[in-house]
Amino acid sequence: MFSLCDSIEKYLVKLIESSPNSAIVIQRGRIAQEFDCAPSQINYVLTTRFNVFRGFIVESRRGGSGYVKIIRIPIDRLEPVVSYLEKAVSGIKEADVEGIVNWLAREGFITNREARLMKAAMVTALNNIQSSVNQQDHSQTHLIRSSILKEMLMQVLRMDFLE
Amino acid sequence: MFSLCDSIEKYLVKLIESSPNSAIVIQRGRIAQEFDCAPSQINYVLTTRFNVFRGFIVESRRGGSGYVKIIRIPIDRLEPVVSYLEKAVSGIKEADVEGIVNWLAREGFITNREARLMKAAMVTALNNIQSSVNQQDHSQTHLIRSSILKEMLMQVLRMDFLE
DNA sequence: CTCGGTTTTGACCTTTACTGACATTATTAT
DNA sequence: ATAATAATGTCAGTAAAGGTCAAAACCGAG
Repeated sequence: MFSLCDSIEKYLVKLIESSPNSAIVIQRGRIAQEFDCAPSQINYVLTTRFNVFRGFIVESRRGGSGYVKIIRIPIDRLEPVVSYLEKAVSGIKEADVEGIVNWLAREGFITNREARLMKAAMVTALNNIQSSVNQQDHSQTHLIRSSILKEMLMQVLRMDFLE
Repeated sequence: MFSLCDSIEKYLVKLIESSPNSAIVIQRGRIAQEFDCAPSQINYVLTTRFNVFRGFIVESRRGGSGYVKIIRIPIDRLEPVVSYLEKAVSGIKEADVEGIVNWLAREGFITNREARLMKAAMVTALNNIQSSVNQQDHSQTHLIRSSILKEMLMQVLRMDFLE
């Protein structure tokens, strides 16, 4: 049958489809009320159904007059990046970073400036930390590097249509 | 969707933009009246939206014929910012990063795309790490964050010469 | 029936916005 | 001088969002 989850997903998809710019702004609380469920249920729907892998981006703000914004990304041209993200990103070594970033630049996903910025964050900056703080623990640096790479790639995904 | 805060910010920004010297003088009370809110609300807007990290300076005077002056800081070189970072290494908070980066974008030192990339590395990515690894030790995250910021800024500086 | 995955909920947390009482400072009239 | 008046500043408290996480409930395949 149809789960609550599915209904909420359908409802939101319909809203997005009938929106001119493929983006909607909702209030978590109000949707939860409409479907008579826990507010956190909405978060569940968002993380399982409206994530990047399914072609959506979610932005939000807390506090008074907070909101949740759902944006649909046209994913066609970005397939390679997405499929790369889907694979485990946790095993990225320093040497890999250069390769990936250069590839992005070659393919025209990012500019040369952007490529240099990305390398500054993932290579130079992390090397500084490495040598000044903990010579030993390379594994943590790997983790941080992967996280940065992943988030930057996601950002590249978004940028293609965000202006 | 739009908070009072946002409206006041927009209003003031518009005023500043249409001012020849990028500075305006207002009266707290009058603005509060116009927006029908508590005067202290204006102070809230000033501290959250018009602080140094966002590229503004606020001066004021109390008493009879008191005023509030908002000045947009012109930056023509990045060196001061970088050298500030050298000193304040571990004191850079997440919100500060966002402020600085937005400021740089506004001033045209970096593009909006570049700003988003930088924030992805310094905010989103590091937050992921923080929550998944060591909830306690924020100090190390601060260190990494400022190292990344510094290296990225230096990169921006260099790029002014290259290409 | 049982096991593994998916949904759903609820308790608790963090962030943001906003207000009001009270404090401080400057000007002006007496 | 002094008191009245007219500004802004501060801070703590409240309200109004959304976020997180673990545990319970559900559900389908074997």
